[in-house]
Amino acid sequence: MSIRPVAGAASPPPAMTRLSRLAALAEADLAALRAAEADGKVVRARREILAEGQEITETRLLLAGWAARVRLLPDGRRQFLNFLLPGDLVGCCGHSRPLAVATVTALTDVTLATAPPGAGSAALREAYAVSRAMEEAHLLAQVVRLGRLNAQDRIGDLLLELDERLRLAGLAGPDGFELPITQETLADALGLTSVHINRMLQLMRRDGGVVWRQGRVRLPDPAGLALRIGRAPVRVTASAPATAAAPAG
Amino acid sequence: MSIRPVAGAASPPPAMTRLSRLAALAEADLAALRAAEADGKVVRARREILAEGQEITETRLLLAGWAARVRLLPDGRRQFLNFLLPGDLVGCCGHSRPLAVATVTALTDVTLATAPPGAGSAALREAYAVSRAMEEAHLLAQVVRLGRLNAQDRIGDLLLELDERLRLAGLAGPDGFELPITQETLADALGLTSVHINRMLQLMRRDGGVVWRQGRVRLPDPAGLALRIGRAPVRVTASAPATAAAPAG
DNA sequence: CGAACCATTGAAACCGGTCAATGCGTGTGG
DNA sequence: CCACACGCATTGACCGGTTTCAATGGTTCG
Repeated sequence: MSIRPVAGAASPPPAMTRLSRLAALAEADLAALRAAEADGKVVRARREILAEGQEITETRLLLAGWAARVRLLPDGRRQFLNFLLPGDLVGCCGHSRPLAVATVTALTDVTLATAPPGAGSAALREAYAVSRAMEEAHLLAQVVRLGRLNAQDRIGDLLLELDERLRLAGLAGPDGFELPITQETLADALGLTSVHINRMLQLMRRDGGVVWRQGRVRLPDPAGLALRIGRAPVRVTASAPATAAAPAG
Repeated sequence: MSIRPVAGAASPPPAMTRLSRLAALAEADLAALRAAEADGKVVRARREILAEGQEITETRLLLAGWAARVRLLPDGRRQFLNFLLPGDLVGCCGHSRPLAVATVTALTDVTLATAPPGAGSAALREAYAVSRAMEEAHLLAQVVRLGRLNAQDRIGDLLLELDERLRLAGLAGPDGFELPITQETLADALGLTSVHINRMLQLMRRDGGVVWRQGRVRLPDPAGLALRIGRAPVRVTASAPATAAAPAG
């Protein structure tokens, strides 16, 4: 007897999980999302999804895998601006003839689909708008990380953010989450070097603050970590709490 | 002999200058902006304009003065997230019941007015959307500054951004622009200490890269500086170039 | 079995932070 | 008119977090 189906279609896919938590979607919206889900296109790891300066023709929805916005400096240095996780939107703008303000690259193999147009559905538009606001809030958090936190706190803060975001998409739980990125990628996201990331991770592992093995991360005491750093969960609307706390944990 | 009128009503106010460069506004839009211009309310320097977590009830337009979004850490450290200049929007969101994701404080005495509602005018909505997109682009630039640039390049890059943005509002020209902030504020924006800002500014003044006297800044060679750092002007739409380059400079 | 990629380690150098003091201009009240 | 406080810029000495450079190991995969 399988309490949870092993592979089947039981729990909704991450993107649907996330978006339906951002706004009260109607059945038509869910149907549109299911259609998108069936229409995913794969981009291989390390490939470009969108190039800086390029005109954006459609909003896309990230169905699976990790991507990131990135800027390259003339001397080859690299800065990841933010991570894009399943359920996140790529190229969602409010104005006409938008240009990509940063390159988007696939960190892992990634599945993308055209996002169902918001034109027909106020709820879908609301979900997209909330998603955009959350992305902005995460950017602000990134600024604080880079500007005012030391290496260990940067790592902790980012892991907390990823935990929070992946939970919203149903991809993280009490047993942690998949973190399919290298230490060098983490370094380029946190404005550090991979050497230093490595050393600080060892310390954090020793202290028991972080468990990261075989591409999977678990934070034994998220609340304590958040308190120490001074991080509050992202909140962009007064309507629904929009958080996906562990059910009665 | 005054080539430019000294005090009068000749050149349009900064906010109108900026917004009318972001989209093709109709006469009705300009009238609405003029009305807003006449309805400004003053917030004194160091006062809070908006508190983090507070529900946003209306979008406001910054008519005069400098403000900034800021985050405070539990230990008292401070990080300015971005500067808000005349013509910028405060609390512009796309979703329902938005919450402020960061505190907004006045850096100088500031004049604010309720932004004319976009409901009636597609052009006004477009201008607001473009403004939002530019703000996001500036946030990305801030992430790169803090993550990958050293102190001198951070200062240079930020001054270039301010120059570009103030030009758009008609507040900067070949003779530079007003920079009504202290070195400590600059430090809290750039993730540095005021002591280090002071030392680096002295070096940059000696090298001739920056002239900053009595609250006024001039960059003798913006293009060269931009090239060295690897900064490109912000571009968010394929429609109008939206830049306010010096006329045939 | 070698190539490629990633994690790990060590030693030395450097950038920026910290602490503390001094200077300097301005406004203000005695 | 002067004394003083206040905010801000400036300076010096020292400390420490992070980078840099370079090398070693481990694992996977063709």
